[in-house]
Amino acid sequence: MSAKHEHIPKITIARLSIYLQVLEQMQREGVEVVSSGPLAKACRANASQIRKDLTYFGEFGVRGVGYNVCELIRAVSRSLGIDREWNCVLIGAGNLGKALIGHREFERRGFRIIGAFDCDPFKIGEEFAGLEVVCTRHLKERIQDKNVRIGVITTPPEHAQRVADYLVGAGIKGILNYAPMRIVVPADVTVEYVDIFHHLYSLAFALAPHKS
Amino acid sequence: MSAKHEHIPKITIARLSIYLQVLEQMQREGVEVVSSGPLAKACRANASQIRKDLTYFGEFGVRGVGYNVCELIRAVSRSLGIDREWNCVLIGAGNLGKALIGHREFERRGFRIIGAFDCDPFKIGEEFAGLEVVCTRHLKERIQDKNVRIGVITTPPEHAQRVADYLVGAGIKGILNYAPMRIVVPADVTVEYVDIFHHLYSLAFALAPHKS
DNA sequence: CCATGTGAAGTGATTCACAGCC
DNA sequence: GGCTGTGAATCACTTCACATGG
Repeated sequence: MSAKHEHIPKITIARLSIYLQVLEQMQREGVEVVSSGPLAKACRANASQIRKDLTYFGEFGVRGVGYNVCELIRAVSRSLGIDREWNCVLIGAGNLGKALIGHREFERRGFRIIGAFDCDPFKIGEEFAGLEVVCTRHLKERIQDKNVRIGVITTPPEHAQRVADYLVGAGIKGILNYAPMRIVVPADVTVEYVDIFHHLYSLAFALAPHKS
Repeated sequence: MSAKHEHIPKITIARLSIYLQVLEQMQREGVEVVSSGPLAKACRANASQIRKDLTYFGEFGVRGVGYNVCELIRAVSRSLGIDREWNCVLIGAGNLGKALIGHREFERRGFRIIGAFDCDPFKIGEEFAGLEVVCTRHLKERIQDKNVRIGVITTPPEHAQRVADYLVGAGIKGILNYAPMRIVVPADVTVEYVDIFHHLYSLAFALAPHKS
């Protein structure tokens, strides 16, 4: 079904996340059908852009009518690959790690954190949201045969590379890196960097007086 | 000093955040001077791109030598507008809000959360990291004369618009919206949306088998 | 001599405009 | 009639290539 193989721009994926957010909001409000115009207005985007983004993955609309909200949510979810469960492990049980483990919304979205690891002896054995923190050394054995595809790094930057090596060694193919540190991984492993300050920086830039 | 007024692309701002992260890492490692080539490699970017991004804001390098790491960090920080303190308020003292209030790193970066608000009577009066949760109704009076420029929304989506209206009414010009909901604000107010799932979606997309 | 800063060339995304279809 | 899906035209960003200057 999805993805004609003509290279989909990263920014299209970013926008799909926005469309999904807005569509879910519309669904909650009881909207059944929406056309690209009003959807674009709600997303503060351009209608043709939405139509083009969607046609990367298929034809989901009805000419003269628009898109069925529920169907489009399902189609976009399938296009993004979030119409299934993804098992994850998290390494680094600090403040951020604990907050993520406790954030049940991830589970609701199909991202199940099934293991928490840390190398700090004071944290090993602690329990958060029903998950015991295990020594990072045991990562590989603990996730064997569990179909874990995603690793989340929430360690300090100086441990990020070592942790990434552990994850790669354990067969992980996708890494979500919250550590403020670029990491090196083999070409078949995807890394997404989360910079929790980026949006604050953008705001500061927008608000700062540059009129020197 | 900063910003020749020739429209700076949003994506340049995003990249500056990355450069800053990598430069700070280099600084921790004791690197004193770096040229655009090695910096680009560390950022997984293109050297001319870095040079062009930087020249939007000034000339920070020395021909034949490169960039002084400390000076460049200062220059980029000034360019982004994060070489100063930004007072913030946070509305929505749920899990996410509490995690942000407790995250002392924000303070270290100059983003000081000086007020926490919620409209849930069960949360009002609670205290996190030395900050008492106050009823949202008192937002305006509480932040008057405090030079608060940024508001952070961490409420459920259904309250986001109302909270945004409160913030705008209180004179806030920048909003960081963690709620999965688009909001409408006057043209002179900047909104940055944080979708905590976006990077997970990107990973899922990268890992999902589209070869149907 | 080496790396920056920068116009020019190239590439890729966005928007337009309309044919196709319900 | 109205809205989607899509080639064509436009616009914006990226990369190249080199003149400039320490």
